[in-house]
Amino acid sequence: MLPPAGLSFSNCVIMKLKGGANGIGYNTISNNILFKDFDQNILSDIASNFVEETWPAHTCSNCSNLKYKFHIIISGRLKVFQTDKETGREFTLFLLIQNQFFDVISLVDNCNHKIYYESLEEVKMLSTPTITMRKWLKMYPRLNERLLTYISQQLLSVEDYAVNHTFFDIPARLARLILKNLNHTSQKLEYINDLSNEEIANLIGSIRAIVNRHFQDFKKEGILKIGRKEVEVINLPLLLKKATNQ
Amino acid sequence: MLPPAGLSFSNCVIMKLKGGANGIGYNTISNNILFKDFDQNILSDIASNFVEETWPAHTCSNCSNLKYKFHIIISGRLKVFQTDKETGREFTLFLLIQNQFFDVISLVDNCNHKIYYESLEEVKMLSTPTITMRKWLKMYPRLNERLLTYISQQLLSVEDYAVNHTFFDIPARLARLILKNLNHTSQKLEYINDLSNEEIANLIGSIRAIVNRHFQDFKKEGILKIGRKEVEVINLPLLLKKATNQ
DNA sequence: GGTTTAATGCTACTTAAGTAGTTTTACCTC
DNA sequence: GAGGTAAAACTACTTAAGTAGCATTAAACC
Repeated sequence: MLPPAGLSFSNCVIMKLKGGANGIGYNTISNNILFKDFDQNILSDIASNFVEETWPAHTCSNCSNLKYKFHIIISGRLKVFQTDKETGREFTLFLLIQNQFFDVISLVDNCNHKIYYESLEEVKMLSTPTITMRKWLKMYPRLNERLLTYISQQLLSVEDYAVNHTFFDIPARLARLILKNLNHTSQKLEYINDLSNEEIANLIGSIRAIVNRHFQDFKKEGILKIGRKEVEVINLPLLLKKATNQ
Repeated sequence: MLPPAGLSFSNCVIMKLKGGANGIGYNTISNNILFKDFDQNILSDIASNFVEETWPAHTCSNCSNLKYKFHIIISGRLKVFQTDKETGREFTLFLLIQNQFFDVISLVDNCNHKIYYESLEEVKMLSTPTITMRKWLKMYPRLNERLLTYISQQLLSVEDYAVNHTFFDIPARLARLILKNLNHTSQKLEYINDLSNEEIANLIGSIRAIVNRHFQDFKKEGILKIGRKEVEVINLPLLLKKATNQ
């Protein structure tokens, strides 16, 4: 949801980090895939250049507010999405969670990434200026290597979106989304279990009404048990069949 | 087109490069964005580790044949695509040309990229083992930086596909493809001007019959002049309007 | 120049996504 | 427990993508 419907970016709280090797900043940095196994004093220096930000639930922002900063998520889910101004439809590209970061593209010179952000609940994150991050990329070359790994996974993920939207109908895309987020022990969804039909639709590039229609079909066919904001898989083989257009 | 329809990979010719600072290998390497401004003796050493490959027109291959090699295109167009086994439909992700390279993803550890390749005409390229390329990435850290730039552009391009396929109908996607490849001086298409309706369809995630239907519409509306494997824009403002679903 | 092949053009039909609404249900708050 | 709200469920309708098949045209090749 874009402003004015959502809360505006100005509601965010930005705080200086407390120093020392046990603060939340140092812990987040030292556990992050980017900075893992850096020397302790380098980590302290890096951590001291980050500040902590808190976005209340449903805070919206976009690239023009954020392109001069680099962020690492501490907690909460951040929706990264595109919108179609004509129809107001949204398409969710990523749901970022703990230890993930954004925006990698804007770290790269001459790459302009037009994109929107919304916190699904309260989101805490660390941020540092893009120029600082770029300086570190020069100082510590292995950072490039790790960014490369991260961005490669993003590329594969987006490629998967493009392919799914080209080859598969909505029931198949819905089935694939469920399978991708299924905890095979509990038979329930992870990360996306509490999302509304609307947000599910955004994840597969459709709309609420259509997602609901197919949820009802899946229910009638005995594939899913559906509660309010809760999905459970009853018949996995049938769901797998749906995932490939029968 | 996948084998057996196309020619198989085994028809390719692989040749050792002639040494010296003026061979096609050295020239290609030294002009490539990856190795630009490397020392001349390093460039010679790097070039000596590449071999030249020639793929006849319509040679097909896939990731399992190629994942242990890294390639740089010298000439010709290489289609990079996904297929749906059920329907036989194709979706073209990239048309690689001179100085572009593949596959960046498979350079990254633990990333498996399932993808197909087909040469649209005779394609000449340089290739070197993936492990050699990985060794250079360790030796020359700036290579990571340049790969990061390249892969970021690929990410933006694929993101654009996903968004287009979600928000826009076929006429709009067709219009956007034309606009993206339009030479504004000649009013004609570049790179894709000689493609069949079938290949155009693969580029926008549709099928031949539908592309042709909308080409006919565009013709009737005075937007395009269409010859056999040739497209010319007559009414640019109307085409721009089409590109956003009117 | 005649034959083969591939690309394009066209028609009728089917199917599913999307649109626009209303109704029902569950949840939250007072 | 009543009232308000937001999500989910349902219905009828419209539109466009895709399917299937055939006709026509242009290019390629003996």
